[in-house]
Amino acid sequence: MNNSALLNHTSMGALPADCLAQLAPLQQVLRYLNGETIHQRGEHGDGLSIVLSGGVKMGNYGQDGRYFLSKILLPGESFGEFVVFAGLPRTHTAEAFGDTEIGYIPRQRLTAELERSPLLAQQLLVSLSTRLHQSLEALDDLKRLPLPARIAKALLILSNNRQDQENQRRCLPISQEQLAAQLGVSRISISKNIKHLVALNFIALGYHQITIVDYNDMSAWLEQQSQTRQLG
Amino acid sequence: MNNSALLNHTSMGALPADCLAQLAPLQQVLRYLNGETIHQRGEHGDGLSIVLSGGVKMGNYGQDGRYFLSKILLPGESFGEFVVFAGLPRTHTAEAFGDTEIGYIPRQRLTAELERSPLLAQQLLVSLSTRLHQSLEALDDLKRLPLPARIAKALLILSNNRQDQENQRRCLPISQEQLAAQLGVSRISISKNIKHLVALNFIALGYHQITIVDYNDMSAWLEQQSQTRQLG
DNA sequence: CTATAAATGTTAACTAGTTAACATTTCATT
DNA sequence: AATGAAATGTTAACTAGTTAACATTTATAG
Repeated sequence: MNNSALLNHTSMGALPADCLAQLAPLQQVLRYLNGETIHQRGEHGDGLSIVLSGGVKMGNYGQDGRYFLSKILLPGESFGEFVVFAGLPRTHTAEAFGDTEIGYIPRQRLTAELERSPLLAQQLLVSLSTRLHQSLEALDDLKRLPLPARIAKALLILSNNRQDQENQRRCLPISQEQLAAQLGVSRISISKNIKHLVALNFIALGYHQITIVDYNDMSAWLEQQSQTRQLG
Repeated sequence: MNNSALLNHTSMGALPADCLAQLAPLQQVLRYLNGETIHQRGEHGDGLSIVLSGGVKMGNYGQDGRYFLSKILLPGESFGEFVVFAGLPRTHTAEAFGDTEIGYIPRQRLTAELERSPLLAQQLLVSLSTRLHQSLEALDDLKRLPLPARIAKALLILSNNRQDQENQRRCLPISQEQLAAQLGVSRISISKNIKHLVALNFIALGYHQITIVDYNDMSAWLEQQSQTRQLG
């Protein structure tokens, strides 16, 4: 458990404070120790979960045992929507990332509250559609962007989620190993491809640290890389 | 425009009939000719769109002009949720697949209706969470499943979306080229890897046609392939 | 200050995908 | 039956990733 860049972000897709307050009376609080399994891929559940404190590591293990990190959920973020609303099985195994408290709202209570509160429904729609957007983007990036661009994007997002956004230069306390896990590639690939970004003077490498030297330049470059061809 | 397997499915994630009926009075109908661009990736919009007739090809062009098909939306399916609810830009370029009618509901009208009708909100939540699930699964499959398994999954899904589900044997009128576009790989890779499935006696190949010889066996095999390792 | 752990750099051999090119098969039209 | 278009099979050269192995650098705990 380290205090990495992953910990300090305030995520898009999280539920707003008033929404959390509204849901608080409905939830039971479940506690997990660091590393404890919250649920496994493929299981069914019947409630909405909200991270109250700590974090939840969402990911899956391949047949060979290799781990693929999907996302680390932080306080204010929810999961299990499709389990509640569509009766679908868990897509990822969830493990506590640090000692963690989860607010668990059984389906019946949630749907009852939704009947009464259109605002709550709207906020859930915002959260869900934001996450659908992120997910579609990720899928698209995976197919269309070369690895250096995907690395750049990950770094920009990580830096956005931090407080020190005052200037161009931003320092991320993250190892290349962690970055590799996030992007689902090997550390060697990161090591090789991240040099492109260094050569372009966008970032500087350190020990367990990556510094974005020029945020705007890298953003502009990434924009260009992502550009779609115009249609006839 | 061909009457392929893609056309005959009834998609999970589509809005139910009563929901469509409820929305009908709110929408303006837009018409597009086959191949016409409906919107481009990156644009902003401010309404929810529903496919009324025809289809919508969602995909993007890479820098080299290569096309990546994401999904073909059929009547009853909606798009643009995250544009309406979260103000986010379009993730994919949309083109009419056959002559197509779209129901377009401006944001204000939609949110007003949502205030009044909790059921509508619920239905949208079901649709959105289903699609989030599909999207997360796709992302996961891409990383964790070998190509033969991904091909098998695509074929099983395509066959589920057809009417002739009476028996084990199911005939899909699809070319390997189309399959390749759907999975985002080359036709050569499909050709090579699909032989694994033939060797296992799950499918038989034809001209513009793939026959699932034993649905259950292939499902079971895929299940095994997808299996996650149990944690300590 | 030293020993150790964590992180990084780098090479080599391998794998799974890619494009390009061409032969063959199948179907539809005349 | 002949022709041409669409679909498929197959090879070869290439590319971008992989794992394994090992050297080096940096931080931290005694």
